[in-house]
Amino acid sequence: MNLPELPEVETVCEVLRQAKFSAAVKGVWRSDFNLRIGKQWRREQEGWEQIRGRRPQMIARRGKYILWSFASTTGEEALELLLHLGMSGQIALRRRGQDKAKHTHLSIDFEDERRVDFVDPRRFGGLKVDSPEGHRRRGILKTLGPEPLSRAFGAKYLQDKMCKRSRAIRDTLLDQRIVAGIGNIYAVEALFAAKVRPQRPAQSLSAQECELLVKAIKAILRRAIAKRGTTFRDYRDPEGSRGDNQSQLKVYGRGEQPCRRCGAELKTLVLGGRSAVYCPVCQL
DNA sequence: AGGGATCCCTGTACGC
DNA sequence: TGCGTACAGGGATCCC
Repeated sequence: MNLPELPEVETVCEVLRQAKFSAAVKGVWRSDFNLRIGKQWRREQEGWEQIRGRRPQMIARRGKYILWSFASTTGEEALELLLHLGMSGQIALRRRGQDKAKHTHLSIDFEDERRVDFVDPRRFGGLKVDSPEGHRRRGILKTLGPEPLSRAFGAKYLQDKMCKRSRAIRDTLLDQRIVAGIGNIYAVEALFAAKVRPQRPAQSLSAQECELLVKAIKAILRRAIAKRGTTFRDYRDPEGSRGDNQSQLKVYGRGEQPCRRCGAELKTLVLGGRSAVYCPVCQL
């Protein structure tokens, strides 16, 4: 279990940026395994050869997706590598010739002897190459909701989205069409901070609760980014370093333990097949 | 359009 | 020790 959410993906991007890749791509290797299946990813099998000879440029994040652009040296349109870490995906910085870890699915060799590997045991991750325009116009990215740290994600927006929904608030926070980048860890942590129970129907939240929840989400994500992500079990950044945010977790993974705010026993419940932990006293 | 179920996949934990 | 099994969980897709 790796559980990369927005702060972890942002940290991965930041480490890749700091690594300052600029040498051209010498070669690309792709495993024979399918990663994420679906219409949106169908063209994934193609395009890897087109990366060869190109120079790596900007690295961006959108929700839990990583976007890495590769410029042509002969004037063609830029190509963009779209990458999702899924449940168990990791990026690893290596040197050319270094052994590939088990479950490596993509390996990019650069002219400066460095190599970037994508490793994903469970294969819930996804890889695709397309033009930047293609990624934004055709599927995947265009269905994503606003970035939770952007101004577009405010109390009014959340309230507007929640007021017609009967689903549990925790599940709506996991819906990437509503807001992009939140997973189970930060959803339950934000709900604890906002004092809202995860099973509450989304439409039952008051305007004040929506405001508290938005503020909690932003604060929790910002802190987690500053701490370079949460290493609950396996998460590592591309250099193999752990995150430091796990000490900040108040409820995730703490079911049946005492609430850090009031001492009551935290409860675990299962919503839509995914566990949610909350404090029956602090959260209404 | 919203919501629920289903499927994808392997490492880990646990019972016997 | 080794084997079988339940479980975890993001997101695409399908169906109502």
